[in-house]
Amino acid sequence: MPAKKRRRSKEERDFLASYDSAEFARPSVAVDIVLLTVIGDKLHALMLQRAEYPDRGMWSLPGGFMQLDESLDDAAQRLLKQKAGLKRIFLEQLFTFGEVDRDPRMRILSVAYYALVPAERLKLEGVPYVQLMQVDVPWEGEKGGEAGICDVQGGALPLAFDHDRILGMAILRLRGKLNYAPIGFELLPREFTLRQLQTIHETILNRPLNKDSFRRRMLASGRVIATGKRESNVGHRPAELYRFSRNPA
Amino acid sequence: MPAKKRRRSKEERDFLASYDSAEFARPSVAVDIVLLTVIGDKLHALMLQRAEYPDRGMWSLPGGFMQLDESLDDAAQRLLKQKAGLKRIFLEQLFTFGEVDRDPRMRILSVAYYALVPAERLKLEGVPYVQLMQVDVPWEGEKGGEAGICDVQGGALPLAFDHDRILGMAILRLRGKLNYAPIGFELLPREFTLRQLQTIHETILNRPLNKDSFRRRMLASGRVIATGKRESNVGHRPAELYRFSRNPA
DNA sequence: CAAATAGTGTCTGTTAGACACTATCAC
DNA sequence: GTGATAGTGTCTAACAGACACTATTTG
Repeated sequence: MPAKKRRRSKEERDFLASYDSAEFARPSVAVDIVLLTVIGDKLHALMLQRAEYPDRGMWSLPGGFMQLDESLDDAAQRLLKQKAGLKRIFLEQLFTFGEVDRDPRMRILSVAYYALVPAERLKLEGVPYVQLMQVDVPWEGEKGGEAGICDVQGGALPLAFDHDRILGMAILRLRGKLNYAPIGFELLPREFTLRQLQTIHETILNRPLNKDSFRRRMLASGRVIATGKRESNVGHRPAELYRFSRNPA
Repeated sequence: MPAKKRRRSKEERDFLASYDSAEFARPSVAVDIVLLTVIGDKLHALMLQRAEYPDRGMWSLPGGFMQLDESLDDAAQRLLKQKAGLKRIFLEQLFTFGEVDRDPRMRILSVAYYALVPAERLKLEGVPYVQLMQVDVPWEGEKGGEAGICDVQGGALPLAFDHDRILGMAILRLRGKLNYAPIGFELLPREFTLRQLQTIHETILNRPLNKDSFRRRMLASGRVIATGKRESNVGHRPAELYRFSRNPA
C-alpha cells in the first residue's frame, strides 16, 4: 500500500486479483510495549489491568493494533505516546510472538517492543509510581482500567495472554545488551554519577559488580564524560557528575 | 482462532462483532528465510531470482505467507522444507520488517527467520552448490525461477524489496551470537576438527583469529568433546575429530 | 627424506577483582 | 571531630596473543 496512488500495471492488477484467496488470510497485528524503568533497585514495567474479556483482572502490557498506514516502529511510538505520554525515549523491537492460540478471540500476532525511561521522567509526566491509579486507557473497547508501574523482577504478577513470556524476553534482551551497548544511560537522567550507573547495571544483571572494575571499564569506554560538576547535599563526599557521549572518544 | 471450537461467551461475541472496523485492518504477513551456509571461506545464502512483478530479475529470499492455522515458527519450518527440502536445522526468528511501502503491491509485514546448515547437507539433499539452476519454486504466482546458493559476503547481489536489510541483519545477528553461543557447530558436519571450526568463526567474523587462543577457548568452554578419532588422507598430521556437546561439561 | 598442519609449553601484556588508603562532603 | 561514600594506587589471578618447539601424517 504505497503512499501515493499511481496507475497499476497489468502485472500488479493480476496479482491483486488473486489476493483474496484463503492462501493469503491475514492475521491481526498488535504492537505491545514493555516500558521498563528502575525504581529503588528494582526493575519496573508499565502494566495495565484488563477490564474486559479475556483475562479480565490480569495485568497486560500496553499495546494496540497496528494501522495499515503506519510502520511498525511508528505504531510503537504512537502507542508509547498514547499509553504513557512519552516521546523520544529508547524504543527497540524485541520479538514477534505468533502462537496460533496466544489470544483466545482470534489470530493476533504481537510485535513486541521494549522501551527504557528514567524513573524521573515517569513521575514528571504523570504516570503513577508503584501504587495503582485510574488512567485513561484508549484500549479497544475498554472503558478504562487500572494502570501502574509494577515491580517485575520476581515474576509474581499474574499476566494476561503470553505477556509473561514477552516481559521475560525483554528483561533477558536488556541484560544481554548491557554487555556490549551503553544502554544503562537510558534509565538515568542526563547527568548522573558512576555509582548511579553501577546500580542500574546491578539491578538489570541482578548481581553485584566490582566498583573499581566497573569504574575503570566505563571511563575506558569513552562513553561517559565528566562534567566537572558534583552532587551536593549527600552526606558524604560528593561524586562527580557524568554525561553520556554518543561518540565514544 | 483456537484449535477447538467452543461456545463463545457474550463478551467474546461483542468483541468479535466490533472486529471488522477499519481500526483492525489486517496486513498480510510473509515469513522470509535467510538460509546461511559457509562454502570455501565465504558466507552463502539460498536466494531465488524473481520471475514476476515486482522487482523481476532481482534476487529475493525464499519465503511465503503465514497461514492462519500455523504459528510463525511452524510457518518458517514449513517454508524451509518447501523451498530447500531441509528439516531439523538451526532456525531462529530474526526480526520483523514493517515499513509501509516495503512491498509496492500492498501492506505486507515480513517476519524474517535465519537458518544455518552445513554445506554438506545442502549438496546431499539436491540443492545446487554455487552455480544457478532451475528448481521448483512454489512461490505465489511464480512459474518457477532461478535459485542458487549465492556468495553474500560482499553485498554485490541486487536484491528485491528490503531483502538487503534482512540479509545484512542476519549476518550481524550471527556475528553477534558467536560471542556467547556455540552456533558455529550448526554449519559443520557432526564430527569436525578445531581448525574447521576456527575457519567457520573466521568466515562469519570476517577476520583472522588466534589459533592457540581459539583452541583454548573452545576446549575450556566444554562444548566440544574429543571423539578419539582423527582425520585421514590429509597430507599432514591428522587432527583430532570433535563433536558438539549440548550440555557443557 | 620434505612439506604441511596439529598440538604443546611458555612468556607477555591486558584486564577484572580485591583491598588498602586518601579525599571530601553533611552533621 | 564522626560517618559515609568518592576516588586512587597497587597487587594478584585469569586470559588472550604471540612465538617457539615438537608430533604425526602423506608422498
